[in-house]
Amino acid sequence: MSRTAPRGPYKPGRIRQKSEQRILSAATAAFAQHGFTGASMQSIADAASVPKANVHYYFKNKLGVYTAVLENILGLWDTVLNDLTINDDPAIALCRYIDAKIDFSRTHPEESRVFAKEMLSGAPHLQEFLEADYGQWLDARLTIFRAWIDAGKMDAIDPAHLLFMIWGSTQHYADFAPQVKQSLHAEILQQAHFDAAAKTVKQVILKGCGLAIASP
Amino acid sequence: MSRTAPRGPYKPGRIRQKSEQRILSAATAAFAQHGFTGASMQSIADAASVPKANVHYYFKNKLGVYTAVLENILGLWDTVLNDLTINDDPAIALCRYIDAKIDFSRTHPEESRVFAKEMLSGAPHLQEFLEADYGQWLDARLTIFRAWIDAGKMDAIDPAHLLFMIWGSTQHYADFAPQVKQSLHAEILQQAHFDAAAKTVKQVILKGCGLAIASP
DNA sequence: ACAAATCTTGTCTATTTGGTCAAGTTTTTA
DNA sequence: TAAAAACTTGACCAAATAGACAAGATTTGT
Repeated sequence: MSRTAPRGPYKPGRIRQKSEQRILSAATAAFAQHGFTGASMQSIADAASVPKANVHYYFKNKLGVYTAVLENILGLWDTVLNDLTINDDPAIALCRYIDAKIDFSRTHPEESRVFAKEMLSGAPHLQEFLEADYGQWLDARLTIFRAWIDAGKMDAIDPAHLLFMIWGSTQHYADFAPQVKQSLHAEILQQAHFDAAAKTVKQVILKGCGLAIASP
Repeated sequence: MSRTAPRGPYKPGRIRQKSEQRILSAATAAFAQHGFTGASMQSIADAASVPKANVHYYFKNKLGVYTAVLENILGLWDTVLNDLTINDDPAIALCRYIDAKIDFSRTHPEESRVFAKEMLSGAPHLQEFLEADYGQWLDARLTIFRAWIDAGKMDAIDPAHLLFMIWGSTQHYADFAPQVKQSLHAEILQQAHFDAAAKTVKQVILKGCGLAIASP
């Protein structure tokens, strides 16, 4: 019982996991701010406090780092609307989704920015994802929305465009942060700002869809 | 009357104006796709069909090109809401604004992307604009919105967040084009897609604000 | 027509950057 | 504890790139 350091048992890959995490975190910030070409391996290494050669030990090359960052982001893809059924209340579902999206902009702004920059560049590294996972996910959600409309549970609103509205409105708070800060006269965006944002988006979207505000 | 070429009289700067325009246009596309660092002077020159040294003849350096691109974009800033007064009908004003914004995404997607990337990078070259022109423009608009609300012309909705919703929703069609294309199963976005987008956004925003759809 | 201004372009250079490598150090396993 | 595996690191290199520059060509004003 002489060990005081509260670390788990040594295993191959334990150091790897931690180092990769550090590098990935630094890379996410770098890519978010400077883009793929603008973020240098040296700057990523410095931000992660490791020698540059170390980055190349854990990742094949710069594209490897970038791909890992992107995959990590896709892993954060929200699951709020995943188990949606026709029997769900659209008001509650939309509220939950908007809250989750706003919360993502607050807690993962840099991931949101990397994703946005990739989109702006034409999403060359997301084609596979868009055509496979995302395409399926979306089509299933659209089906539910249409069923809600057919059942008279909400106004007849094009579901795809409605989702774009929610995405655009919520991602705005991460992606256009400088503009938002200036508009709200805030040095940094506080929880209260995000709460107000979520409230407004829910208010407009729900009423705009012919739904009453849901409590939970 | 022997001149057949329909060109105006020669003046110093006539060539300059044309060349700068070509370069600026090529640079906009390059910056939109590859970002500031990723777009090389050589690629810009090639796209503009001029030798690279020629780009340096017309612009001081790369930052000079980029600044010119940004200023050109700010010059396209919409004027739809400029002459807004308390006596205007909010429904008509919002409709016009949404239409104009969607139309901008359709006709100037690359300019929208350059602007978005600059925002994502923290807007280092837009601070001045945000604090001066934009700040004033916005505050004046917000005042009108609040007056409308106080007059009972529309629901009590935070005007700043409402504008964010409109911006986010409309810019989405230029900035997240790959995702939109995939969602709509469209190779390229047609006029009809933008019409549907505008219709949905107007439908949701107006009703969400407690306004009836306006005809003009 | 002629001089001055404007414009064009090939070439050269200093710097940055992604990536390699081999020699060392630490951690794990047996 | 000793060999093996995993990890660290400084030094080095080839390629790409922003920018400078000078000489030449074209256009403009007189």
